[in-house]
Amino acid sequence: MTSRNEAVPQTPLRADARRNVEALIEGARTVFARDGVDAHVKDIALEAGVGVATLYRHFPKRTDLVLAVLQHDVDECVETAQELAAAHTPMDALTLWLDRYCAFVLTKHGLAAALQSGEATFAGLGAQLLEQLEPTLDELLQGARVAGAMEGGASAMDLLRAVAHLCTPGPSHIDYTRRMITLLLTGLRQDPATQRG
Amino acid sequence: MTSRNEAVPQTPLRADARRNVEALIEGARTVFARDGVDAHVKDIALEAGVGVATLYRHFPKRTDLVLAVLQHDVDECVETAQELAAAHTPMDALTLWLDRYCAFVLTKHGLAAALQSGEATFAGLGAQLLEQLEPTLDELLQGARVAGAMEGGASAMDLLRAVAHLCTPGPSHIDYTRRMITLLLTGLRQDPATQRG
DNA sequence: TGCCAAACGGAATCTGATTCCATATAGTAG
DNA sequence: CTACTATATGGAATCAGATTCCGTTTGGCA
Repeated sequence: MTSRNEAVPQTPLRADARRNVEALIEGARTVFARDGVDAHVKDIALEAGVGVATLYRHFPKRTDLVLAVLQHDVDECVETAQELAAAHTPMDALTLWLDRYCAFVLTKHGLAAALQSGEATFAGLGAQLLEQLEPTLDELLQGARVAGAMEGGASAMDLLRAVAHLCTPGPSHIDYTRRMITLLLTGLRQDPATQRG
Repeated sequence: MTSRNEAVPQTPLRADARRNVEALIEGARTVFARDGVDAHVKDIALEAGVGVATLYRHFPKRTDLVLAVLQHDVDECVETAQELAAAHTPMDALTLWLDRYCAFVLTKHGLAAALQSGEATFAGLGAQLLEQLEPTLDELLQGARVAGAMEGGASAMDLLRAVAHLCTPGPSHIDYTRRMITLLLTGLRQDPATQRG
């Protein structure tokens, strides 16, 4: 929940304002889930029980709201990894976490897709979110490598991106996604560099 | 270029209308490339040298235009496969074609992303395009299997989707994409089903 | 050459995002 | 406890862009 890049405002937010920000993020999550990323700003304000001006005060662009929702969930994802790492063998933790991460992306696939299409605004932002997850996965990978469970040449960032994109087809293709991730993990156990062509 | 699902109109298009449709697709391709998928309808009409009403007559929804452009390129992609299959060994043809396909998706990644986010309108349409590519890739895969070059359990559709999604990060990550595809191909040479966990 | 359905261009309309402003409130000083 | 003011708010006004309407033009045919 505590975001890595939470800009601390010059003058701290007033109590009511802080409450409204919370309500807006929560409301946005609800409405996005119900109506998709293209949900109307008005509906989000309504759901949060505030006026549109309030929404715009805290999130100057529609897209800032999308981002805030994602950020919120990314934070949760990081926490999950720490819990798993503490409770399982390295390879299990890795596999389990990728499942979680996969579920996360599936849920948010609409939002994730928006990150890709809206040229300027979002360029690099998806990347920024991934960067926050990277150390998390990297730790899991290191664990698995130390345990001798894999040797593949792909980095944590590579994998994050791969899984993120593998997951975008939508919730109805979990089987497909699983198969592809299995394929990737299988490939990871080899040294891919020399086998192409 | 000749699309698989080109609805034949009851009364054939008048000559000028046919010309305008061409101009619109071409213009849309240009403007999308320049301004992104969210380009203004007006600009597209301008580029094509027609009024907006003309655009709407032929493409009732903005998105129909996006689709038309994609369709156009998918057709080209299919042709390429046939040429490659005729000129190379099965595994080479497969690898080369995946490179082409990859380039195709990279170029169109904005359009492709739009397919994912705009919930209702596009749902299943990305899939429809992929279905047109499927027999193409399937033939290449069969060729490679017959030649004994692979045995993996992923289907043509699986691969198409995987590559499509691997390519979405954007043009600046060709290295990443290559590595991931290599990883997939490596995994494909194994029997993935039993190796997970 | 004349007819008229098909097609056209651009103005009008409609929808939804963003901004403005008069009013209300949290937080603080007296 | 009350007054004060910067911060925050709600809803109306504005703006941008997509879609529709309608009077005019044109291709194809008798």
